[in-house]
Amino acid sequence: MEESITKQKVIEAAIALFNSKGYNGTSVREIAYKAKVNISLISYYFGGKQGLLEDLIAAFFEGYVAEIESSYQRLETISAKKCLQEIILKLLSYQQNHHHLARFVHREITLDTILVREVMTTYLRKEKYYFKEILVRGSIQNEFKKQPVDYVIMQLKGMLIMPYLHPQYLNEVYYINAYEEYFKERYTKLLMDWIDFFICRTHGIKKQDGMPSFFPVLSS
Amino acid sequence: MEESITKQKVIEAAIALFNSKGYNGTSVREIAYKAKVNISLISYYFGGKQGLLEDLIAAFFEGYVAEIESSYQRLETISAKKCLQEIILKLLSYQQNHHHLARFVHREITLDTILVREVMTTYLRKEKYYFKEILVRGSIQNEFKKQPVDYVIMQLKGMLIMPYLHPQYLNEVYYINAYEEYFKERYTKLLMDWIDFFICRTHGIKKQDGMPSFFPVLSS
Amino acid sequence: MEESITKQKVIEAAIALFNSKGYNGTSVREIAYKAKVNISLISYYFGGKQGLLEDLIAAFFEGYVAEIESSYQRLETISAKKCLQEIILKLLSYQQNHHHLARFVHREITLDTILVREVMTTYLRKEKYYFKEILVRGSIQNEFKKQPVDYVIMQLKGMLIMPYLHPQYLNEVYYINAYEEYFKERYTKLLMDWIDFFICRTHGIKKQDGMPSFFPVLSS
Amino acid sequence: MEESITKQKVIEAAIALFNSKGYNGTSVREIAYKAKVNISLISYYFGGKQGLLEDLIAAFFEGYVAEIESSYQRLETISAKKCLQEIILKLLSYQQNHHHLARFVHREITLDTILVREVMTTYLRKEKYYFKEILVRGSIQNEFKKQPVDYVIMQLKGMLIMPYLHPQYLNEVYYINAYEEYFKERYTKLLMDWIDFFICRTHGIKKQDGMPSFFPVLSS
DNA sequence: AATGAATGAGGTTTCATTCAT
DNA sequence: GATGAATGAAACCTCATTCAT
Repeated sequence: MEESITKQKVIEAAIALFNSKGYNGTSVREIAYKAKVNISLISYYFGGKQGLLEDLIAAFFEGYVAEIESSYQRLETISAKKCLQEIILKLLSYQQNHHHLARFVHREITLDTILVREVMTTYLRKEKYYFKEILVRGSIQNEFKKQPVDYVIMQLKGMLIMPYLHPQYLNEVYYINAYEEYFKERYTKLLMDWIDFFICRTHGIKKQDGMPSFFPVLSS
Repeated sequence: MEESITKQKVIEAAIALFNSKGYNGTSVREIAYKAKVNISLISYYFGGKQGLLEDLIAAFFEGYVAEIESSYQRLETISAKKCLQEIILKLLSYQQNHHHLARFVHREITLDTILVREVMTTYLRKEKYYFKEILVRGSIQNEFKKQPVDYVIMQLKGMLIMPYLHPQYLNEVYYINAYEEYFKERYTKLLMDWIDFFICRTHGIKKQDGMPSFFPVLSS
Repeated sequence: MEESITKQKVIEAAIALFNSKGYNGTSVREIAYKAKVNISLISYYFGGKQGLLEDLIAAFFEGYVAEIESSYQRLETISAKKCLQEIILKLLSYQQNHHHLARFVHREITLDTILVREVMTTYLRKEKYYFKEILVRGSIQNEFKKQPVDYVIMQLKGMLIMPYLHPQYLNEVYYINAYEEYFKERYTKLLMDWIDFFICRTHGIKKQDGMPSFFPVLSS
Repeated sequence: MEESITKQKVIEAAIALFNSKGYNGTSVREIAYKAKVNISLISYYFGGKQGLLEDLIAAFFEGYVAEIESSYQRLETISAKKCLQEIILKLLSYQQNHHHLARFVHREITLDTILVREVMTTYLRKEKYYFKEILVRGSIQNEFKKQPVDYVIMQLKGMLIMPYLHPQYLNEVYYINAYEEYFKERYTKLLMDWIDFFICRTHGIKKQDGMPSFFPVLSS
């Protein structure tokens, strides 16, 4: 995807504009203008606006799933909990590093499109599969509580997406910048605690460990 | 908003189309065609496509906030927990009853628009205010754990929005129909348990109550 | 086809331009400019440039076949020769009256297109059928010589089309204006003689009738 | 014209595409793609698309007129009829051998273009001149009937062009393949008979020669 | 209140050509 | 001689809106 400089300029401009105005709200003219590039090149390089969209979405999910897989492969050698923690960390970082792309992709995934359906079956079913395998493994090994796996994954997914789909909401209403390192740390902790409390069997111990590990004081 | 039949037909067609194709992906021609109404009337009644959008979003949030307020007013007479539970129930029902509108609005709220900013300051800040008051009240009255209120609300918001913004994801990947009564019941329970576990101080008791109230068995 | 004035203006402009520059050599902008009409109307009325093309071609052949059929229906009451003569007269007049349209249609029919194939099967097969019926009838009734019908029709078709497809050639090389009444008369005679000499059995008589009826003198 | 291989490949691809889609319906991109050649080369070799067109048309008519001239030069030594027969044979063969080019050229000649006008005055006037000389010579020598020469040539031209301009019509409606050797033979015979019947004074004899030379039986 | 013809701006894409390599 | 990235013009079409009726 990082072939020519011009192509890269188009991609960056497109991500920025799609991020803030949406795919349908952005014209190729704007993209070309922002990228300081001839309009024709968008069709020339990507086979049209739709092709550009598909490239971006595919690129996002390729990287996204790759993060999961890189940890999943170690499931044999590490504990299920450790594996899950690692994946969550990686996915938060991945989205943090591609937050413009992430917001736009998560939003676009919300439409009823052929493309969206393909993404569902190509990437998101795969993601669910990996999560499920890890949870079941943890369950068998008595690491995790026995719970309806699908609902747990669904909840986790919601938490993973939320800050990168609604950054403006966070910013405008909670004065939280979802792209700051500080936020990521704190949010990561939230999810780690979620694992301890909701997923693991041994969370009770941790809790009696004096203080709950997160949100110890009333803030803001 | 329920003035003439024609106007109502336009509104319904617009919601359906905005829901599946997004605001920018829908043309007034399509709306008029679906509503079996003359195109000009959209400009005539709503002052253009943008006006129609604003009407719909405003209507959604008026109703949304009204649900919150109707329970919030009873905060003096009922416990904070009860109040919170009520609001969650009402908001889930409200979105269930207006799920087409809900999905579209939640998606649109994701863009960087003047309109979105106005919605943030007009409705969502208000929503946050009510939630905060309830949580603080519960905290003072020792019903609730001491926690960073904003993060709690943020998490709650994510859970409230999720199924109504991503119904197709749920359907395609988890084979869950977010609009079925059965789902709502189960999801409500999840949130009720979330209150017990995460918000309330007394959740421990409940847990020792033999069985955890939700997710008792490993399902597919 | 003669609905609104505006539509009619577009049709006339299109015929004139398609006639001289060909379909692909004409832009909708030119048509709109020539018709003094907003460009959008071409899509609005005809569903695009292709739709306009189809309308024109269909209109031409509807009228064309109608001329044939109006005479063919009288085949029971008149002789085959008379019927054939009538049809030729009508078709020459029809093309004369729509010569701009005719040239363009005959040229376009020359391309390898789905549309062209449809025209072949819809109209031209029908035309051939009528001609064949007439020729066979004349043959049975001993009016016409026994000849391979298809080749005869093919030859007739060539003669019918020629002057309306190549008017500029006639004009530039032979200084003949194919659209003048004088030309039509003379050309009609040529075809009438062709019937007498090639089609009918009794042509011999006519020829010995002193002078050959056509081409009596050496002209330039 | 047969300089480099690349150039030749372009020419062949162009002829094939112009033949089926017309000049204006074909893009240089398609030509280059079909010829498996870099797009730029079309401008490089032919000075643009228009230059390619002119090359092709000129090449066709150079060869076309050359065929006529090669026989015309023998007019002193052979009879007018023989000369005419020879030319017709050669022209049918020439078009048969270049039928893709022929169809496209005959079609393009139908437009109102500067190029077309030049072709008219450069080649087609010359063609007419030769035909006329032959016919007049035959007339003076009492071989041919006295007839309006121009109309005779016009008719002959129509017959020469017809099968190579409308092959698809012949194919689709008459199930005749204009490019088969069988068709050419039969069509040649038709034209030879046309010479006997229409042009020559002695045709009567031939006819009483027992059988009419062509189309002796009623076929399908 | 409702219609539908008409508009002008702007959408995406394709075109033939050029230019540096 | 050959390449392919890049260009600007122009292609067709769709858009939301207006206006006379």
